[in-house]
Amino acid sequence: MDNKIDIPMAVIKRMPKYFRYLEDLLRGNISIISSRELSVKIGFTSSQIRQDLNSFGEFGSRGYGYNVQELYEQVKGILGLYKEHKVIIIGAGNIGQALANYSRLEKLRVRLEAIFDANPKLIGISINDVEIRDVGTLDSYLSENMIDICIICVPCSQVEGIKDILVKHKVKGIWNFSPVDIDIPGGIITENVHFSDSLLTLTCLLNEQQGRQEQKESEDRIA
Amino acid sequence: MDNKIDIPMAVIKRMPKYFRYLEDLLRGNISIISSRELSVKIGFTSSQIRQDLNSFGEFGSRGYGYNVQELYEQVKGILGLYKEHKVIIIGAGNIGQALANYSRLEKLRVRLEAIFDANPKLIGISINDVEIRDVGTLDSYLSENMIDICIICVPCSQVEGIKDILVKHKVKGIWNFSPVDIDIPGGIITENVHFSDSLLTLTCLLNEQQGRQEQKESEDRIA
DNA sequence: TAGATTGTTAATCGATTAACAATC
DNA sequence: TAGATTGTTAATCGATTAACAATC
Repeated sequence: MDNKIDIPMAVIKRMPKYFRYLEDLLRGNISIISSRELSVKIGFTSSQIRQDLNSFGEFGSRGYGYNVQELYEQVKGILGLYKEHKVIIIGAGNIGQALANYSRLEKLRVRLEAIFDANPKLIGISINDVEIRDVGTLDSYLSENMIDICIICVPCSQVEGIKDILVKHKVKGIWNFSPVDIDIPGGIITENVHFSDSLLTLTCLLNEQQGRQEQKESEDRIA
Repeated sequence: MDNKIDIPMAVIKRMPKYFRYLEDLLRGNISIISSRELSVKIGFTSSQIRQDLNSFGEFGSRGYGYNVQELYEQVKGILGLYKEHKVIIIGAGNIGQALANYSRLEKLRVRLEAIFDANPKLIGISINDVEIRDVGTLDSYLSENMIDICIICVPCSQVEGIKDILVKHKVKGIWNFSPVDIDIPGGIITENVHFSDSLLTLTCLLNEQQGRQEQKESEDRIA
């Protein structure tokens, strides 16, 4: 009831970073931290840290700071990490396989329930003790199993068909690694991870920087 | 000289998405598009589209719209894609291997020059025709080879040492897949890709949604 | 109590959207 | 010319930062 409604997306996107840095602090046996000290480590302003945390509750004590253990647990709860998340991977290519082997996910209580692929050479093989199934059986699988998050690692051409199945079964979330955007209005929450977008952001910045340098050089030549 | 200086990061982050959608339009043989039509497809407002594009130049014609081919080439240039980028992958684990095999990178003229790892079992093996070298030779390799972007896929504990080598050799960009943030002040441009941050954003949103639903249900029960 | 630091409001900054003159 | 759509300025919106009263 006292829950603040509709946390801004900008705040939500920062929460995982708080979580990582709080983990670090715990590992370093730091038990108390002020917003100013955390600011130095995490790179957000102390004002922003206090604002961010306050959109979820009052986790600190005036004149004292934040108890790291307590704050860590609060953030863990905010991220929904006290629940186990059942996930399946659809598409057992490079990325799908890498994610299936990604041990960090287990630590976050993300449980890989099944892997699907269309390639007969892959079907039947196990990755990280999870067998690869025929993607043709995805529909019936989802009728019988409650899955929280579907991880999509199939090529663009396959996305549309998969999407329809997921919508039909009202999967809760989609973690999308395919290069097309998935956006299901008013429905399933989707997080798109576009490798190439990230790389192109980098090349764009490099290009900008080089442009500035060349411009500066030409100005220097004139002067 | 007529270059607008300091494009906002928000705009730069959107450029790869323009690039993707322009590729689509080209594939669909669409030759002209208005900001309003593009708005429907890409999901930005037409106003934002015109603003974004205008921070780089005047690419459209009033009363007409944008020539898709022309705009595509402009955006390609903005993203620095007319240059070839020489990259190396450091860390040949799950993610490193997946990236080495990721064919989309080749299409963007990203050329994989070398792969490094510390694991003796991997050294000497080739992935996608590129041999894995001993990470101990990275320093001398960088003395002899001009590399644009280093892709970091090593575990947290290895990052610090790698970073020092990269700074020493003034690599231009870092594409970081390790779970620690890399931020080199005033120096190498870095793009951090944190899988688990992305996943936790998703679980956070799921958690928020569930919270809202439960609250609604409890309100309904009272009413 | 004095000092410190939060929680929170107010001020600023930047990004998005709206509006419209310029012009194809 | 009339209609359409850009380029660009002005208005709005939201996010960040600054400031300070509350309080540990």
